[in-house]
Amino acid sequence: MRDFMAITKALSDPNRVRILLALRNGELCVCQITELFGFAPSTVSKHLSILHHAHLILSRKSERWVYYRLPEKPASVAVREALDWVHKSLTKTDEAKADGKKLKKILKTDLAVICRRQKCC
Amino acid sequence: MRDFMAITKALSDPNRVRILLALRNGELCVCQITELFGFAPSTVSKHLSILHHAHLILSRKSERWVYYRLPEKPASVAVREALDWVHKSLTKTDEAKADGKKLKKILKTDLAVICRRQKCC
DNA sequence: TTATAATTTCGTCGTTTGACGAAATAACAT
DNA sequence: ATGTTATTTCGTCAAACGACGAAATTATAA
Repeated sequence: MRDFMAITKALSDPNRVRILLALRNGELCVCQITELFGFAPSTVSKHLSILHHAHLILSRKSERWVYYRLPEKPASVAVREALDWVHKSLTKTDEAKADGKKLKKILKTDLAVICRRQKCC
Repeated sequence: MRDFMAITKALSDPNRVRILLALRNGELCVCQITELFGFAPSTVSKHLSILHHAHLILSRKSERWVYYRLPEKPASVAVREALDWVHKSLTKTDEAKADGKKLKKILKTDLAVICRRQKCC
């Protein structure tokens, strides 16, 4: 029950759901997600930590960046079914499409450039 | 997305999840659920309205009571999958079993008696 | 070693949530 | 019709949440 509620709480915020959708085409680093959402890095980091705590995403550190991804082998059946449910229900929505479109542009830009951009404005 | 978030918000409270589990063996009226939880009737009513708004439960009025039940024919695939996910994940948990046990006792008691009980204390 | 840079943690602030009791509503019983 | 009763709605309050910026952390680069 505890684990299950960690999942439902994680899914109860639309921005966290957007993160799960954004990750469906591969891992992203924190600054790429930050760029996608236009939130403060600390806000995005908090969302990621909640998703991570629910085992809905995994992370790895490489060079200067931390990458988050969907688990290729989910921690539990509940997690796997939650992720399937989210993606099946929302992949075709306008929100997911809009984010996907914006994400494509972000992925074309160099990581270092994106990160630097977030300091100034 | 809007409909989906209504579902995830509804599922993000453990007491609302408990209601969905309690309903898996058939419909219950508000005062039976109130009795099960020990909350104020107004609190239970609010939880039910949130679940209902997300189309996770249906209601019918009969005699003096309002009964809530799981939809035999869910309003959407997302709703059906959410309910399947909840029940599959939690039916065997201690919490669900404890509630189920308490519910059996409640179901043996006359409805009118249960309702009256909630006024005095 | 020191500086730089990406991410996380912490404290704050306004909003939302979940609890309650009181009052309103709606339906049945008299 | 009137009173009773089950449920809902409303207003309040404390706790949790989601946003932010500042400061701490961690790892790479010089």
